[in-house]
Amino acid sequence: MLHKPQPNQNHILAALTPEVQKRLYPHLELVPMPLRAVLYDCGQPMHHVYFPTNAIVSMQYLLENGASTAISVVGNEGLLGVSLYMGGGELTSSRSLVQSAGHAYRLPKRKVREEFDRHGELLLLMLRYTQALLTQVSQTAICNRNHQIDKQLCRWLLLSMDRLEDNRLTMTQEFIANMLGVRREGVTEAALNLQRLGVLSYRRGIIEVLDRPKLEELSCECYEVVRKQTDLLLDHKPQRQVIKKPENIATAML
Amino acid sequence: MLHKPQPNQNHILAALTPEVQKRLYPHLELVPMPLRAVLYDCGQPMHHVYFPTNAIVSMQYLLENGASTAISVVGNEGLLGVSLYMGGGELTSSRSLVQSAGHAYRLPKRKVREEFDRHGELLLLMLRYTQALLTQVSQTAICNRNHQIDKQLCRWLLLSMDRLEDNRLTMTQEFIANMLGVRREGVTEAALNLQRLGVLSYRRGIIEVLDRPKLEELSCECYEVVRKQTDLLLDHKPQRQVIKKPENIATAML
DNA sequence: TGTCTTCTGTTCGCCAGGTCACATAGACAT
DNA sequence: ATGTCTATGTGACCTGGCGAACAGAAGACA
Repeated sequence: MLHKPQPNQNHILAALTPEVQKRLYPHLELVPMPLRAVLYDCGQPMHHVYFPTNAIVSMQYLLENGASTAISVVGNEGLLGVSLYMGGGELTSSRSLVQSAGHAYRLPKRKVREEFDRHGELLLLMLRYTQALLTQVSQTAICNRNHQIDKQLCRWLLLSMDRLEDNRLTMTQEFIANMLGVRREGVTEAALNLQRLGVLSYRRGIIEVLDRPKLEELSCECYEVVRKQTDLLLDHKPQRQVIKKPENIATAML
Repeated sequence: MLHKPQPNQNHILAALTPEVQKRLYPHLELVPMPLRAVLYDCGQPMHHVYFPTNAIVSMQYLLENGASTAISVVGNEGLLGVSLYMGGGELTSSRSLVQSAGHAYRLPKRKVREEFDRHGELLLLMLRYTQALLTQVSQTAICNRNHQIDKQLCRWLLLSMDRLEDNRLTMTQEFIANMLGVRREGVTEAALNLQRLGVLSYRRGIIEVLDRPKLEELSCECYEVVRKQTDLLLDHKPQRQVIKKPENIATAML
């Protein structure tokens, strides 16, 4: 990171008109997001909405027996703290965990509510994003039921890649296993296959994607569904109806 | 059904002030919801938001191979057609299928947007419900990953029961299997166990719940989590902060 | 009454992914 | 070099749920 992160790296903030930016930016606070930091934990009060610039955050649900599964991945296309403006009070029932270090800008809940009451651009963007989030969570639900570990690993890697500048991810197999809610050995096996196919190189927590098209091919359909839907919803045009959908945002980001 | 269904049977409509009701009710259209009717299908345009009075609707996601899984259950506590006000355009990526016959009132999208722009009570209620829906879908995702068929069957029956007046459900095992995204035989086996334990009686598509406390006990935690969160969010009080949570809404409904 | 259809019960083999236990191999500090 | 982590690779074994195929039972209907 050579330069200080800018709010505009976050797509939602960037989509605001200069006028609204001028009003909001003075209230944004830049916060570092170190690996494995916990933004919100279950049952804890939330005080800010976070807009990641280059960090990636996972939302996890936990079970009584301690098992956990990630239900969504959030990067610079989105935000965290949905229930602060949806009216769900300030308690969250999920845990938000930094999965790839970076920064985020955050806005205190008071300001978020002011914007909500103003009923302006930011609210529309936030709601649109929430809709995309709902799609991602739904697709994760059906993916969990129907697809095998190796496909899901591909989905996960792709979702993460799309939210990074380079093609290098820093996460151990153990960590991925926790995110997917599967055994670590299962990830090991799937990752080995991907290495044999020349798609990845994996060494002690550092994954390098060598053949992205192949990775997409090996992934389950869920990745594509989520990406297309997200692109469609977050192609921040002035009004509700979006006609064309951009095909290659994901690859263009590399 | 002896009397004509009333809008107030739907909790969201009922929570509106008389003033707003007066404005909206003339535009509500009562529609019958026969078993297995499809309200929206994937990729189809949506024209109304539906407020069920006594019908139960399932939202399903489909896969390329034809498999499907229900990601949520909606009854008189909620509404269908979220993306009409969240700004996702008019296309839905899920299918909404009537799971228990009844009626619903529906509001044309034009009116929904008027209400949205008005930024009034209805919007707040709709957003609050959307938050509850997100919780339900998230919990379903983790449930799909971690819990066994028999527990999930209990969860499903309870979620459905809470949205009905009596303790009798009309659905075949085949149908339930489709909803849960599992084999029919798996449901047969789980249902047999429940019958042996005296929790259910099951005869050709008609399920009678005989011992509800036991059913709750045998269910996975997911039911409780969703119910509590839903009660909390939809306990339609004037403002955002809700302190106490009502414990027995579900059973009181019987 | 008998026939047809739909729903439920049962069985058997198979496999992905779970648990458990342990072996190796980078990374790093002393 | 040596020891100590931590991350990855491997194996043996078990189980829940899948696929397929079929038998019986309850309604529907002529």
